[in-house]
Amino acid sequence: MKLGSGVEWSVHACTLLSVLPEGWSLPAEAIAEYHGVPPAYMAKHLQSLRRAGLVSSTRGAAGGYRLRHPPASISLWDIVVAIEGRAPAFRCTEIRQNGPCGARPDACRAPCGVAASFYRAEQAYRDSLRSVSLVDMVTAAAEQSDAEKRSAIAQWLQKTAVRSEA
Amino acid sequence: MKLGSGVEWSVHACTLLSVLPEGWSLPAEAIAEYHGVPPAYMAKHLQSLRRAGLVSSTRGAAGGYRLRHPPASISLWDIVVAIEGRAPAFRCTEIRQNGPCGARPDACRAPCGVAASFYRAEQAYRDSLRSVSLVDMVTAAAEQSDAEKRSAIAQWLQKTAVRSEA
DNA sequence: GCGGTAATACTCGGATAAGTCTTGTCCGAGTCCTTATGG
DNA sequence: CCATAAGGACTCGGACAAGACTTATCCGAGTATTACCGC
Repeated sequence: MKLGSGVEWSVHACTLLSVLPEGWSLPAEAIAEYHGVPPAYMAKHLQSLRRAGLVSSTRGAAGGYRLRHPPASISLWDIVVAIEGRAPAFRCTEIRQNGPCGARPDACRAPCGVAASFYRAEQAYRDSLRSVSLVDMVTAAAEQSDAEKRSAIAQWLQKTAVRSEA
Repeated sequence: MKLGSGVEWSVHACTLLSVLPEGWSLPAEAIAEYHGVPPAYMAKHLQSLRRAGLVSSTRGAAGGYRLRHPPASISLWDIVVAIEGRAPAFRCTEIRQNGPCGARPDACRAPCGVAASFYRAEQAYRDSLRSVSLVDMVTAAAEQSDAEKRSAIAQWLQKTAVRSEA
């Protein structure tokens, strides 16, 4: 039961992109520098986000990344799926069919009780993450920061962000 | 987001031990053979269960494993903790303190919005698994099997189980 | 025949390798901006 | 002075290693059984 660090980085990155004005982008290196993480590895995860359709990118000078949809329509679960994939954490290997008392395959249409219980738990996990959007992340971050820090962020953005076409 | 195969094996193993009569034990090799899994690796996970206090073991001839508590008092979450540990799947590295606009450490007493959301989701996951006990696993398996298979299991147990002192 | 003892067989237990996935890095492909040049 | 085109600089994009963790295995520690020997 472990989540890769890319999930944490990606959520923070998307939160930062959420406060970016329309028509502006942020290069991968700038995003990495803002969070103090390795630029190349951050870029790798941004590509995963792009393949999943969460962010959009522009190449060349004055290129960068920006959100592809409104922050309110992107949930934390969307980001987890983009980075980690849709495969469930619990993988049933159907060991009930093994061994001397193994069940016949045709008797295993329905998932076994063990798998069903874990799938239910993961469903609760998914539902919880699906109910949280990037807007919630932005408001939570705003509530935990003072005016000084907010203006520092605004200044850094104005200095770093670049204009990019959609 | 991935769970080791040891969790699945351990839950099935504990379910099998749940139907074992009082005063009897099952050797690790027998448990592995019943589920068709590598014996040495199954034994490794059984040791984790023993260290967690879920099962009790007897060495030497006629030795083996047995549950240490009633099946109704052992939840799936107990088994997950025994195998995978208590560490949360989402590990916050406090990247909000990094970079040019990093927050000061004394302003980070409370977890950030990202971590808090993931912790809530994992709480839902835990609660779901905590509400399922080994008794539920036994009844679910019983409902999905016919009389023929149940008697086959009973026969195999009588042939394989051994008497062990507590 | 019976009790004691030593050998034995069987089991757990922790220490030890191989495989796979996450983590981390690099260089090439592509695009826009700049600048020089000619009309 | 303006249009154009070539060059350059900057960014994304996917291919390429290093490290960590899961998976898998083996042999030593420990205990009940069992056979043997003496009484």
